[in-house]
Amino acid sequence: MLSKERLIEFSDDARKNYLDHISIDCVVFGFHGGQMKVLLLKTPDEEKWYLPGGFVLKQEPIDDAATRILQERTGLDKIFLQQFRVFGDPDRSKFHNDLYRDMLPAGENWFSGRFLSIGYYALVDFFDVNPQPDQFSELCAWRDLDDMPELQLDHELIFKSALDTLRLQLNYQPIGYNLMPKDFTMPELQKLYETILDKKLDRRNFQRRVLAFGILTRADKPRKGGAHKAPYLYSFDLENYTNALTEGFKGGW
Amino acid sequence: MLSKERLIEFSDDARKNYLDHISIDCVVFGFHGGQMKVLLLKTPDEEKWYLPGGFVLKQEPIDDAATRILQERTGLDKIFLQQFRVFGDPDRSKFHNDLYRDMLPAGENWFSGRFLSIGYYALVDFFDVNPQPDQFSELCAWRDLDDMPELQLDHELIFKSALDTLRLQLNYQPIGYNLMPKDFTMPELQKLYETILDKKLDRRNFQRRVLAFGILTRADKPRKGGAHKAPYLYSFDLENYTNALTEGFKGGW
DNA sequence: CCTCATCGTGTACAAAGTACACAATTGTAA
DNA sequence: TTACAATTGTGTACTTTGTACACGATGAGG
Repeated sequence: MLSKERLIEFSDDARKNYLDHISIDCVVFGFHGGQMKVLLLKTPDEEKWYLPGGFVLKQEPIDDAATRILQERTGLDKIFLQQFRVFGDPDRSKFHNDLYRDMLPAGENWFSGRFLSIGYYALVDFFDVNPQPDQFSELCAWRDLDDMPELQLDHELIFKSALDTLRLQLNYQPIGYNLMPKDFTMPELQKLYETILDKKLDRRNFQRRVLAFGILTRADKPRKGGAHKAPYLYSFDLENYTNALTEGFKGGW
Repeated sequence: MLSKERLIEFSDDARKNYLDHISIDCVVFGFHGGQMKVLLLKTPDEEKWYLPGGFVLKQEPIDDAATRILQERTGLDKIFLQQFRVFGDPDRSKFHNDLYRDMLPAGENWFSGRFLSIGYYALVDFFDVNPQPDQFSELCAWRDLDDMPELQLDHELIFKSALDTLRLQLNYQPIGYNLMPKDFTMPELQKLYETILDKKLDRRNFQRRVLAFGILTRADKPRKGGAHKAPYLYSFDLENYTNALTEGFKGGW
């Protein structure tokens, strides 16, 4: 939480640089070794956590803003990041609003009034990330999906909405490019899908179905060293992968 | 186009009542008898057309705002209306911006500066609609999909994006409730799907597939009067329909 | 070299998707 | 009245996709 002096400073700054009453909230899903986490922030004063977010610079495309915000929190670049919905009920408001309501008169407090929030979700490997708190928080950390704390405001809704969208997306878009090491085995990729869907999949059928997408290439040599039969290594065929990203998988009608 | 006096009046009004720098644009698809149209507006001064849009009242949920805007243009209520994306590149701006740029200094002109637009799309029966121009336009009319005029700004992009979303949506959501008369025949419903997809579908397979959704109930009596065999009449089973709307159709993984 | 867990491939069955045949119905024209 | 054209309802054969499971192959450890 900011001191009154820092708040005044921030408000003046924000008024100059940022679009008013617009915020971006990111649901950053982190994966590694069959685990799935979400990146959350916390202030020292409050018990509730909140999603990483930020504001849009006056001359900045909103996708760039989301990328920048993510970069500031995770250090990561070039990751899967997608807008999925706007949250804008009048009774919601950027939580800083409530937090700083009493410190400054509304005219001087940039956080006062109604905020719309544009929801983005991202998929990252949480081993690549060293979470960085922002200027409002003391803590930025990965939280397990089945150990979620209570969230501020409508961040619960935003989070659930992101998860639903992700699971739907899985049906007609490839994922995994920046979530897997360059080379990986089929069981490892399957684990990723199972984690997202929270559901067991058949080993053999998964393999055939994924291969049918045509976005993987198999290496000649299997990975040695495991306690059992060495599985083949695969890597993403980037051309087909990005093609599938824009085209989508399955027809329907 | 507004006169300078009306512009001043509007700007003062807007500043009091609307959220700043946020607009809503609606892609209203109109259907009837195998035709598909889009609702567009035009000013007398400009050759280019634009999508019906509007602004969000300070205490209004954004979905309500979209509903209200649609109601003002079409007179319709309770129709399928869905948010699909935010458009917010800095080089876009509500076209009124350009239109009125020179009439007032930026400080007094509410339209000055960058606008974000929230895209909604709607499906209606254009026979139910008597298009109403807004205060900026002289004309509000249905335009055929294969006779589209050039559109202002990024409205071309918004329109295309809406059409893509609609076609995708068709794979896992029921449609048609407010596009068909209360009772309708299977060929009529098929025509709707073919129009949206711009693609012929097999008569018999369409029937079986749609029936398998379980959202239709067949009436006892067929529709008489046609020049050929009388087809059965169907109507939507509203409970199953709304259920399918929230649940979605097909699994995937 | 035997055991065990795991991996790759194959196969049998079910469900869904596709293509087409045929009979039934209705208004119209001979 | 009757033959005809257009269209609808149902059925069926075929293909593709999805699901469940069996088998042999591989590699590490005892």
